[in-house]
Amino acid sequence: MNYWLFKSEPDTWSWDQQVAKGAEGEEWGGVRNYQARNFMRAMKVGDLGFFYHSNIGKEVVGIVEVCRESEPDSTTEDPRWDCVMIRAVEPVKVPVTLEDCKTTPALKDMVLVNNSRLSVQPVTADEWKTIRKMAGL
DNA sequence: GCCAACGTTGGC
DNA sequence: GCCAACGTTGGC
Repeated sequence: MNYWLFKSEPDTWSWDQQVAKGAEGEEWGGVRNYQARNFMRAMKVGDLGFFYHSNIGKEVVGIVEVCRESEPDSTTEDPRWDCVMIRAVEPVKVPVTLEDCKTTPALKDMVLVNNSRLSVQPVTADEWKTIRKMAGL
């Protein structure tokens, strides 16, 4: 089991929209970054991730689950790009902000803190536990 | 809205 | 294969 973090601008694709998709889930398409793509290729069905709102909020707002492994991204003809499908699992009780992550010593090595531009990131088991707790879950 | 950081592109 | 130019992202 691996853990991940999915970043989205709520103006483009928000947690509420993700929740509205229900168990069916939604293709995490449109990613045009090799590192992010490679992480998605490494994902397995059942892997869990945080859903993070960039720009507006700058906080973790929910938990998602990978429900289909990587396949060609339907938003492009370019065969280089693949993506997974994710579904909403549960919302957080307390949003965990970027500021919170920066000021929590256990999270100082998080990719989110050090490379905020990467849109799909790995999260360690320890970071996962820490953030879950901070989120009131 | 600005700008720093980063990734990608393309000319050589 | 290097590197300058450019575009995009995202925090502030």
